Amino acid sequence: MVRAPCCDKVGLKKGPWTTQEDQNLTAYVLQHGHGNWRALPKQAGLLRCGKSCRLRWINYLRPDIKRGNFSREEEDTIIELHEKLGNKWSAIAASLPGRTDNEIKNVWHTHLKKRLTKKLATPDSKGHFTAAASTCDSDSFNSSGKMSPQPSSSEFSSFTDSSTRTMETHSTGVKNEQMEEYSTESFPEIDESFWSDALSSDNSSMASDFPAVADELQLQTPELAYGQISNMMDDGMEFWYDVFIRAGGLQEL
DNA sequence: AACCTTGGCAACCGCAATATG
DNA sequence: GCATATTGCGGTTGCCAAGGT
Repeated sequence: MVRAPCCDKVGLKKGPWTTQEDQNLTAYVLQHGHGNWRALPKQAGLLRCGKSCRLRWINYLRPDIKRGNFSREEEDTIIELHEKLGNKWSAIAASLPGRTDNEIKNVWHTHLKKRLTKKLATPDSKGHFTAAASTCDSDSFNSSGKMSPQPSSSEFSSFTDSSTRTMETHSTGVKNEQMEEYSTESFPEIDESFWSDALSSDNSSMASDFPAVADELQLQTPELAYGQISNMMDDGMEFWYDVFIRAGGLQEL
């Protein structure tokens, strides 16, 4: 079966998503759902192919996305499942709520396989090499065919926090210095039910805040207000949203 | 300071699976 | 049952920031 890739259409945009596009897509999906990804871009006023929209939503804009560093437990789960399942990233992601297959794949390639490679290079007290390392034998080579370099021991405990970079691309007005004044321990973690409650229930006080937020921001719909706020939903930004809601509105912006 | 290399991540591409008419 | 459309998945690429020389 042969058909042209959906993104071959002339005039369709590719590359990084802008804040405005994110808002449009978020607002549209929240309001109408995503019955048909193919038709969605046109209806949402986006110059993107449906595939691109779907990917953006699933990997970045979904409210239940859990951002930020992977915990040691999550890493161990990935390693364990990868041993059992191989490169079945979606299956692995199913066991890690809030994590996407793409994210897990990236973490595997950038961190975990190195960790296993190091394990392979480190014999146990009896001089044996660990079995876990066998799972990454073929993966020890990167796409250009070169052996991946051995990481330093500290490399595994500090994953890069992508929030800083992403945050700077969004005009939330929140300064990094301000971010550093808070730690996530100071605020309760926002779990999945928080978002599902906030976005799905008419009775939810969270959801009922969005019209007021939209009004304050002079946005047309509560969904656009959500879109605006969702830009703050990068890793480490969840608590800002919480602050925002607890403060009772937009005074903090 | 300028240039080069590396690492991390978002996004794209192509194929397979599934749904629909 | 077949053709086509759509969705899902995994591999790969390209950009950018950070670190090294």
